[in-house]
Amino acid sequence: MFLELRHLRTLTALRDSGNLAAAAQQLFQTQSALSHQIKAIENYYSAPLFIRKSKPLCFTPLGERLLQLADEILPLVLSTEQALQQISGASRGRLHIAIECHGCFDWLIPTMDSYRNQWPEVEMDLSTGFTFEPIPALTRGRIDLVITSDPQQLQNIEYEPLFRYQAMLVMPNDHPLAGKKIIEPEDLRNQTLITYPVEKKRLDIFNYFLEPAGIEPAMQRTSELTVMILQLVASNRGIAALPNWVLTEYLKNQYVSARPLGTDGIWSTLYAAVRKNDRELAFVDAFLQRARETAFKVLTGIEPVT
Amino acid sequence: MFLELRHLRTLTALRDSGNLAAAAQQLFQTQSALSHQIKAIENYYSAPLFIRKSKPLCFTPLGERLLQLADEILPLVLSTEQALQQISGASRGRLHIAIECHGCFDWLIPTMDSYRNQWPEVEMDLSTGFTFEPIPALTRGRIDLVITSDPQQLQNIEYEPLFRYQAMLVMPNDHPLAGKKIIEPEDLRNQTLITYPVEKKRLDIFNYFLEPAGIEPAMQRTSELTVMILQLVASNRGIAALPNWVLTEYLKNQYVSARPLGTDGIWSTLYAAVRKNDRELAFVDAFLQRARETAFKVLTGIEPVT
DNA sequence: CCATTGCATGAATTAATTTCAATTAATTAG
DNA sequence: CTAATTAATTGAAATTAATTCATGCAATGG
Repeated sequence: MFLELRHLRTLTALRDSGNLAAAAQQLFQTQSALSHQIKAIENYYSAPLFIRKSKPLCFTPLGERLLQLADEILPLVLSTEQALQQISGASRGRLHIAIECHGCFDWLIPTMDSYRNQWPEVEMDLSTGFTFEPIPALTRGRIDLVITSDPQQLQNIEYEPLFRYQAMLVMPNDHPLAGKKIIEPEDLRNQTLITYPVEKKRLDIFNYFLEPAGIEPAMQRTSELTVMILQLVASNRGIAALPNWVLTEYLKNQYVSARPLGTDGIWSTLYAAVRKNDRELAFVDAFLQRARETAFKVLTGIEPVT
Repeated sequence: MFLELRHLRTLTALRDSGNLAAAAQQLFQTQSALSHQIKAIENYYSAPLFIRKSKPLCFTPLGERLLQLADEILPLVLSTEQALQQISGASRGRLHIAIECHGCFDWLIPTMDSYRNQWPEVEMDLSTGFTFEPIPALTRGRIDLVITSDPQQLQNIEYEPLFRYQAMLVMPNDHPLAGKKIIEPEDLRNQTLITYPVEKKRLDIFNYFLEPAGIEPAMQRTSELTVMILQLVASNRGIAALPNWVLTEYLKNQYVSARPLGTDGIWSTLYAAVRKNDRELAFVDAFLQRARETAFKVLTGIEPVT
């Protein structure tokens, strides 16, 4: 009676992602945390769970047996939790959502659709946080959940990570930069950059790419809608930096091309901000799970393993 | 993905024991801890798990569903854990046990027998701690586990609770005190008290019953073996205070009679002392589980629900 | 040989759990 | 009807456990 579900979830994440660091990312924890956790299990059984220097990852019989248990148990837990949410008083609730990011519709609308299906009694609403400050509205109770990518430490507000995404440079298929191995800030010096109409400091490409190199694009124009930006790019009016999740469809159709920025790419995490008290409510928690799943699907086109 | 096995274990304990306080005792926690834990679940689902003012305890549909999950899952976990201990490196180990209490053989020998069955590779030994100080021996590594009823805070030593027991006053069936509702210290003033041959301050009946009332029994004699004490009692040579678990057999056969001491009875907890590092080893942990189970069986004659 | 990848480790921090000490609510006894 | 008693709740403090941070180490590939 030492095992907890947490341990089993860690192991399945490890199997799914092939190495500790990736598993940690999937669980929104550090690699160190998982290492400690696994060490604790191994210490308990005085035996290793997986072979360290093997590629691909290979579990010991001990690890395999635990994974087998996980596979037997976790689906049961998951389906029970979902069933419970139906019969529990939690089925009622309010979820007024505000988004700070223009591209979010791509995964948010599907999320809300599938969520509404399971939680018909939860009153949902969506507003773009462009005309008001969403976080104060969250504190005051006008809004219940804010989708944002910059968490700011604040009393009574909790930031739940949803997923990591990469800012991609989008360009016409025949653009000269499309062939380049690594895109450097200098490459944008003579380009027209199309962005959402927000202040520069809220655009990752300026914050983490152009500003540090002290470079400005030749021209900048803005557009509110992702489709419009993509049309402009496709018709050679400029290039843009967009989160990878909005691009999957367009890339699949070879509508435009996309490249990471710099050597490692520019990554950030998207968060859902909620009031601390709401965080541990089933109907809020369920929304977060949905969002993660849906985003995962959009990003990979694969059904997530849960 | 909020649930943990801990929650399910709490719920089954609650069902098994009928109220929070008893469940807490079964899990060696305070009733407050369980209350908080249950509140957390209820808060998550925004619905109660059980009806408060009902006797016998009655679960809500939510609670029932979780219990159902627990019944599906916990046996799987338990059997996996046991299977794992076989294949894990933990199967080897040393468990040199020392006891401080004379009556312990009654549950310890069966415990060791059943344990040896599952852990044939663990080298066991048992010594009575009457000729040496067991706790220093534990620290020094001569001994690996000490059974004791007085935990003393000590660096590197951890006390794991095994079970609670009650000191019972044992007397011949026709003894005048056998009919009394509540036994008071005064009742022992003219009696011969038969004890194990240890210093007074290590005998609960003196510590918690006679000393506080400033009373001494008329005579005291000692015997090393529980069977001998019981024979002496049965043949009218005196009365004795013995832990309830040694008595079940004798009481069933109407060999002697037993009564609690005072209004609430004198209760204590028996602990297993281990070195902190050893506590989280599977083969040590398994021994503790065995001991609890076996003691439970001895005390109730019932197979424990796990 | 040096950079990179993948995991481990100890100390410091943060978060979660548990206990303590009252407190409320319901029930039983007087 | 009121005092005691039983069962559970609660908030704050204390304890324990989990996580991160910052770094280290070993193996691998250019």
